[in-house]
Amino acid sequence: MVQTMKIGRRDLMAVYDRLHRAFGPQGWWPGETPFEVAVGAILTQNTNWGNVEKALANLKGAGLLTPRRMAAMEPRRLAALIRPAGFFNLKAERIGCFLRYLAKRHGLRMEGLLTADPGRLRRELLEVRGIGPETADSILLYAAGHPFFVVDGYTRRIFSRHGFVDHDVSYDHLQEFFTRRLPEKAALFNEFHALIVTLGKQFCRPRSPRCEACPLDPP
DNA sequence: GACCAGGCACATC
DNA sequence: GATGTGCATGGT
Repeated sequence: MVQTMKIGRRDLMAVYDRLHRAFGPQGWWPGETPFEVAVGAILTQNTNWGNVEKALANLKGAGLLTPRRMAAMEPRRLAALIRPAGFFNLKAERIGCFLRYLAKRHGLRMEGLLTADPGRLRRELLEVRGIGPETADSILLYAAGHPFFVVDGYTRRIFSRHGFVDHDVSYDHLQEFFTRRLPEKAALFNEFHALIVTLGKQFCRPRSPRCEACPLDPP
């Protein structure tokens, strides 16, 4: 049994409204194509987005940010290009796994992935080595536009510190916490998650016992 | 120099 | 099932 405070739909929408008023529309994901979103989702695993941008710029600058060209690359070359994103050997391997899935299941075309059945696509993505629930849901929501709420470290930290959920709540339970209380709209899930990340970066540091001057606290 | 960042897989108990 | 560890760069 997951311990969650009694917070209803209106309360959670009120949280969203406060964040939206505080930070404005976020316009995520910061990527130009669905493929860039998918690659970025892997590159940003436990990594500062600024470093991911450097890696993506390397790929773009070399004209290599396409499924075919990346699938044809030597893993060593790919790793060198994404080096600024950290964990570069690991991530080169994970991108390779995703590309092999894309080739096998969708003919190496993102159009195929984007038109696949959402539930089945999620199950398949989770079978890809190196794609966990957050990465899968990021691809589903931000590349394909399907209403899957993306849960990340900030989400868990912020909502547990405010007493809405346990600090060690599982990914699936925390995702359910949101999906049970929100209208199933991709645009809302998109903006809410982005706002949570923005809030976390600015107000919810790991070491501080609670958020300082948090926009979610009463004024 | 320590801390942190939009995770995930795997080993061990 | 819970807990610990490796993976790595770059900004603050």
